[in-house]
Amino acid sequence: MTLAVYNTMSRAKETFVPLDPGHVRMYVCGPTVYDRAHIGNARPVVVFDTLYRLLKRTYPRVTYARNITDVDDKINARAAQSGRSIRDITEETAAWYHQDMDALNALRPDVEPRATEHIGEMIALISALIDKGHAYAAEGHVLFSVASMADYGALSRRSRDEMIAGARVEVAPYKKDPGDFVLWKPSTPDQPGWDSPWGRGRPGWHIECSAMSGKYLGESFDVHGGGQDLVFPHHENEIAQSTCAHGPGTFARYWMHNGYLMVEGEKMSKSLGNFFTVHDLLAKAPGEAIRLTLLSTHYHQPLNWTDDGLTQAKQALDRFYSALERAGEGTADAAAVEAELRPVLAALEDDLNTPAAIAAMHDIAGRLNKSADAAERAVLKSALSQAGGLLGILAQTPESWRRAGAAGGPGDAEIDAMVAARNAARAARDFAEADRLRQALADAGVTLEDGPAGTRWRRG
RNA sequence: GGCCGGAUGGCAGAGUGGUGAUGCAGAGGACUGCAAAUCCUCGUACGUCGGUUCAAUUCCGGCUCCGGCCUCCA
Repeated sequence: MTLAVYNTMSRAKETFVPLDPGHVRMYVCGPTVYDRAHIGNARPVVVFDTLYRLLKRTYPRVTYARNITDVDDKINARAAQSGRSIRDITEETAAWYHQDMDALNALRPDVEPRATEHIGEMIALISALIDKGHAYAAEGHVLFSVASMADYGALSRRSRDEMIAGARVEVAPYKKDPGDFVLWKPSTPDQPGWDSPWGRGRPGWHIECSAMSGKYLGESFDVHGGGQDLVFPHHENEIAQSTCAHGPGTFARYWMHNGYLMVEGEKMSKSLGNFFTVHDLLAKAPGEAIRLTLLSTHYHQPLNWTDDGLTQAKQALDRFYSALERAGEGTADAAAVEAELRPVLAALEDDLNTPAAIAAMHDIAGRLNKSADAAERAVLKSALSQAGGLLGILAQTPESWRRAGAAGGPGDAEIDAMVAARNAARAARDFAEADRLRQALADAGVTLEDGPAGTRWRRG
C-alpha cells in the first residue's frame, strides 16, 4: 500500500516511508491531567487512533507513544484551589481519561509515559543542551537559546523577527532573547519540585515530550501528531530541543496536525456554555456515534460539533448495523473481501480521508442491503465489518447496538413481552390492539421492525 | 499588526480543469394489515470580482467574511 500524509513541515502531501518498515513509531501529545477531557481533546485521540489502526494493519510492528503530563501549573492551581493532593488529582483524572477514551474505542497506546517518572531523562537532555551551547542557566531557570539554532521556526514558518515583532507578553528579564523558552524553572517550597544541577525546580512544558519520545521511540521516529494549536510553540520547541541535542535531521519525519473543533459554529469555551466533556456526551450518545462524528470531517479541516451531526452519525451507524444484521451468516472469500475493502483502504491511505472511507462504507452497505446472493452478502458483510474495524466502529453486535439506548423506560424483558403480545394480537388479526401496543412502545422510544425473521425492536 | 487555514446544494461533507461523491432532511413510488427497515426515482451546489484556458467549483490574483496561532502567560 502507499500511504500519503500531509506533512505540516513541508505543507504538502507526502508518501509515507517509514524509517524502519519492520517497526513504525509514532508519538502523539497526550493530556495534561487536571480535568475531564472535552470533545476537543478527543479529536486527536480518535484521529490518531484511526491512523494507528491503519498502520497496524499495514506494518508488522507499530509503537504508539502518548504522554501523560502530570506536572503542570494548571494542576498545581487545581490542587491549591481544591485542597487535594496533586497525586490525587492526576491519578483520578488519568483514570477518567482512560475510561472516556476507551468508550470511544480508542486503543490504548503501547507506551503511556508520565512526565513525573522521567525527570531524570529531562535533566539529562537539558544538560546536553547546555553542554552544546543551546541552553543557559539564569536565575534558577534554564532557557533554550533560540539564537543558537539557525532554522528555529521551520515548522510554524515564523521568523524570529516576526515573533519578536508580534510579541504581546512582557519579556522576562533573565531571557537573553525574547524568543527563548523555559526548559527548567525554580519551584517554591509549596510547588512540586525535583533536585537538579540548577536547584530545586520543575520542567518546562516542552521538554517532557522530547525526553520521552527519545526514550521510547529513539532519536528519530516516523510520525508526530497532535492538535493544530500545538504547532507553535509546543512542537516548534520540541524540534528545537531534540534536534539540537541529537543532531540535525533527527526527530520526527512526518508532522500531522488535526484541525480545531468548534461547537455550534462558535469557539468552544466555558464562558459560552458550549463546553462539552466526553463524559457528559457519553451519557446521551453511544461512544461509537461520538467517534463517527469526529471522523465525519477530514482531520485537517475545522470540525463544527453540532447535535445534528451527532444524530446523523448515529443514524449512519443504525444503517450499518442494520445491514450487518440482515446479511445473515455465511463464509466469505478472503480475496473477495479484500477487493471490497479496497475503496475504504484507498480513502484512508489518502491522508486519512475518513469521510471518503465512510462514503465507501455506505456503498458497501447499500449493495449488501439489495444483494440476493448469500455468498456475495457474506463478502460484503465481512468487508463492512472490517472497514468498521479500521475506523474503530461497528465493534458490537447489531443486536446489542439496537437494544442499547437511553437509560430509563421499559427493560428488555418488558419490551419482549409487549412485542410478543402484539404479535399474538396480529395473529388474531386484532390490529387495533397490535397498533395500541406498538404506539405504547413508540412512546417509550422503542421502534419495531416486522420482518421474515420475526419482529426486531430498537431503542432511540 | 504579523503568520496560517477555510468559504461546496435545506443540513453535514468529500472531490475534481470537461460525465453534479456520500449521508441526512424533503417529494413520489414499491414492499407492509398499518408501520418501521429496505429498495427505486427526483436536487442542475461550489463566497465575490477579475485573469489563464477550447473549457474553472477545480489553477492564478484582488476583495469580503469566518476561524486559529503569535513563546509557559492568564
